[in-house]
Amino acid sequence: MIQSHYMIANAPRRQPLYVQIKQFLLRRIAEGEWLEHDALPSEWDLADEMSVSQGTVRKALSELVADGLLYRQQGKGTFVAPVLSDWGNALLQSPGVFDEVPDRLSCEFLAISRMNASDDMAVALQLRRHAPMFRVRQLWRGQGRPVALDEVYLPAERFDGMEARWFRSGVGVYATLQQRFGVRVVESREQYRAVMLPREDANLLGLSGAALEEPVLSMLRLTFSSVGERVEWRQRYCLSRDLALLQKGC
Amino acid sequence: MIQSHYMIANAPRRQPLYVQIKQFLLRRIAEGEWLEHDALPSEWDLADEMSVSQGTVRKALSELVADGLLYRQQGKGTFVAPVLSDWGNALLQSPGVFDEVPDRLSCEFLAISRMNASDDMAVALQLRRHAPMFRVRQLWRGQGRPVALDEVYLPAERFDGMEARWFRSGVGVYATLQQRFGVRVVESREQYRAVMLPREDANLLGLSGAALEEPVLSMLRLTFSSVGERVEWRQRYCLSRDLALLQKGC
DNA sequence: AAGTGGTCTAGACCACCAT
DNA sequence: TGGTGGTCTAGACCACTTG
Repeated sequence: MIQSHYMIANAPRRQPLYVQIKQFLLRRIAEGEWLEHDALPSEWDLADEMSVSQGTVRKALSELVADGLLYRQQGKGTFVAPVLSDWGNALLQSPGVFDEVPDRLSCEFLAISRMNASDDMAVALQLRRHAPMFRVRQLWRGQGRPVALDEVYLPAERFDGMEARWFRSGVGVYATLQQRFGVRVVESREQYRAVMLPREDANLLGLSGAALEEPVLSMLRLTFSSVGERVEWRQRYCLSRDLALLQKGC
Repeated sequence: MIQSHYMIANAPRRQPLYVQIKQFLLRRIAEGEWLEHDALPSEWDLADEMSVSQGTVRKALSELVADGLLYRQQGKGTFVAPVLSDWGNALLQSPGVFDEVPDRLSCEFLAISRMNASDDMAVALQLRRHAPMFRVRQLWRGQGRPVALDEVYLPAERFDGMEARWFRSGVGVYATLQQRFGVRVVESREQYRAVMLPREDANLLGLSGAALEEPVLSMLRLTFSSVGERVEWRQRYCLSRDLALLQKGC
């Protein structure tokens, strides 16, 4: 099933076996062969199936675990991880308190529309200038009060057939991309700034009067899929009067 | 040299061999046995020295590489990585442009003073209330213009004997901790907010007049050493009119 | 050619989980 | 008791770097 690195003479450029296995499993996961929390075959079964040793399968699985696509439970098996939430590993906490468990956030879908990519957007997503995009807007609430506003931009041609009703359930954009297009989000780059909000956005976040003078945290996110495709450009505004956005770094 | 997991019967709780090796190497690195960019002994030499197999050494080394303490070059060897800069993996870019190579920042030492830990600080650093602290202030410049201001808080008892002149060279706090105390910084948690600057800090960042009304990005960082000790609480203010702070996430 | 990291195998045993 | 992940070994060979 899998081509060995060592049986091929003078091959121009071969990936290591475990990388081939990783990509093979990635494809099977993306195609929905196993759903969230489903168990994969055991390391030994996969090894037999692909005619490689258990150690090689294990190395491939370990990388997928590190990428957040799988998780393991000793004595039980290896399972497909649930999709990343729209907040990834970030969460909202009280400023200065690092071990606080945050409130659950609810997601309210606002609208979807079509527009053209800005220049920065097109460059970052590796699209042509003014490429057609979907714009999804959603509002996040903690304990009922607005805490963040998202403007999510997705390449319209890549995600052709997108429908507003897919977002009404409030599960978030990443869950929808997984369900409808088999795209798994795994990585992102984020830029942070402090800005004053444009009037119309401020209204959506429930700001008025003196609160309009309040600065908000601006997050700009470029998102990659499990196969390295650039899939999303997201502008998020977070109210940061009472909340701070936590990121774990290294 | 290293105790095997498997030769000990009824041991209450043994770490895997590779974890013991990792900690053993960690200690030798911290003690300065090898300096930055020095080569470690080869995997086979380390394996012989510790009477384990090459694969086991390799696993330990791989984790240290993942932690950022070592780096490898195929065909050459395994080397001690340079200490983390005070910016870690973060960097400043133009807003909306993700593949820009940033300017080098210069670090200007401002002052060191003694004070007592705030409540939040003491909790986060696992110190007693009002524990004595050092406060180091430094200013970062890009192309000569101020871009960020740091207030670094370090436990005074842990870092007894700290001297102002250690910081004058502008190499940063993490390089100084490594050089003077053998402490290697490896991990952090960061909270981001948007705030208006207090007047005095604003002056240090070169803000005046209308610019005082400008919001700045506030980063609050809790830092861990390579042995899991909590070593630093840092408040950083970044001007974010022309620059955004980039973080790679997952 | 010699030395180093990088990959792979076959086989062994341990620790945990379900039954 | 049997299946699963987790660790470890000894030996082999590949790919890259240096002399």
